[in-house]
Amino acid sequence: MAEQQTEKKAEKKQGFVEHITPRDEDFSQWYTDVILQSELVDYAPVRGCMVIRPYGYAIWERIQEEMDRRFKATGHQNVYMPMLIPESLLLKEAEHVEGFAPEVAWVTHGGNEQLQERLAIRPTSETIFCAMYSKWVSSWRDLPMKYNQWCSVMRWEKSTRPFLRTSEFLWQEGHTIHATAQEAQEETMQMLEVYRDVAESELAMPVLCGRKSEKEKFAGAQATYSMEAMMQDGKALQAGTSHNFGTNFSEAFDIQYLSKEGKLTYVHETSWGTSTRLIGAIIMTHGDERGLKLPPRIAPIQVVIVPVAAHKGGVMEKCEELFARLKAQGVRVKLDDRDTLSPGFKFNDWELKGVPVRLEIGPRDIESGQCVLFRRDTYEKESVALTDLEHKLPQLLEDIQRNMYAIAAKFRDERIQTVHTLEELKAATQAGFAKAMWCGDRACEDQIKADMNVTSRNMPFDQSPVGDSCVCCGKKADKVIYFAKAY
RNA sequence: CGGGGUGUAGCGCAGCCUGGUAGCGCACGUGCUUUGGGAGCAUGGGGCCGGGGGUUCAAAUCCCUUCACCCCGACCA
Repeated sequence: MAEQQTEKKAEKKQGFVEHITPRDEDFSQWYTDVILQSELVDYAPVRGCMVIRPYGYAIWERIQEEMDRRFKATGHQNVYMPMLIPESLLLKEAEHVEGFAPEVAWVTHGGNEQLQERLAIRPTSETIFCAMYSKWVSSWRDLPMKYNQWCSVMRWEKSTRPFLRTSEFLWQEGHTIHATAQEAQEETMQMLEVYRDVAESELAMPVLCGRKSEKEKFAGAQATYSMEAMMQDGKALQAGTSHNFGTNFSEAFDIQYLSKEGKLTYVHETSWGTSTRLIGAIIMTHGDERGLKLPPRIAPIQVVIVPVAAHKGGVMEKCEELFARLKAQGVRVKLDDRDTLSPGFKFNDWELKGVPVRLEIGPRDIESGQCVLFRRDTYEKESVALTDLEHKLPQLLEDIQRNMYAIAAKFRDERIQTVHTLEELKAATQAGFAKAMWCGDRACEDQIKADMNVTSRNMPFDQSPVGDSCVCCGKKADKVIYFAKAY
């Protein structure tokens, strides 16, 4: 049996150059193989940058649709800010500058002339939003202002991985200002909840939401909240963040309004962001030996129709008919009518690209009024009467979506261990997350980072204690916190 | 920023040690036969050997230099 498999593998390699490194052998190489071969991205002729190819971009567009719909539903509007930020503006909030300075790219020349003042290519747009808000706000009647922008930002990273960390990346950044601290806090929580909802119900990716430690919070924030997902190698990926700035920025940028009582008052500000990193998260949450595995709700193609013996009478006609029927029903469907490829090749190709359902149909099926449905998540095949398709397919897609979430949740839950000592913490974070008590002292986080390259992820909202002493120093502790190796 | 590796056809590589003017597989074009898990045969097109400099009668090959990218570690969506 083992011998047969080896032979088969060798055959495959010979017959078809491309192959994927086994996921459990080398996760990192597997990831690179999958994203390149499934044509999501390619390396660009610019250091640290990636080209997002049509199939990858289509996934991003699906994420955008789901996010944007929810932003609008919660009363936000989209805007666009310039990509260049004057140096003087960037320098206004001290902590913020300190955090971002090492990775800012600068424009120093316009044509042949040196600029009077350097311009930063935005690493994030807090400062420019603040500059505009200070212009636009004068009365309590102007508040809140809840804006979002879809754009790219640039951070001069030293080492990069497509989707996970690139010099330029696409994201969305929401920036809002409010009259009261309470409103700002509600906004911060609401947007984290939007992110959680997209991650869990659309991406089928379970996340842990909570508050970041002082050490890990955003540069310039009063409080940062995040959602953290577990990848299949047990490492954590920060999949989205939501920040409450309090009045840190409004004081630095002088964003004030006249209150009902006629008093000059600083606004309370929030910001929140998610990026194309989410695509990396989908790949590393669901992918398997055959490549990508996309949840139906986010898949650009939900069903691919593969004709068998396409040259034979009636086959293509039937395929086109089914294509039209499914499309009319609102299914994202593709008909693979490429004429030089065998069905077997197409099967592998679409599995690599993670399409949730494959519909096979050939002369034999047509004769019996059936087709074969193959589901990407379980590899199961099922014969379905053509008259039942409209009824069966939506159910099947829903079922796949649910199953993918359940599998990811089970995987994650089995790899979260409650720990009480540093030894246990170290062992737990070899394969997953550690849930521990923490005294709140920065020194403990630093020590854990130094000793085992593990960082605190966040403090969950459910703070039911799992002990009473700090996992590191042993002193009295009242904070529940997750630790993990992180991307 | 440290350590390692790679640049030769669209992709994956061989050739380099021992210099003699470039080859294999896949992909691509055409024709015929095929089509229920990566099709077969025939035929055809495609390469300033990453850039610059040097040694030599002669450089993909030897020497110097430069650039780019990838992987692993320290900093970050």
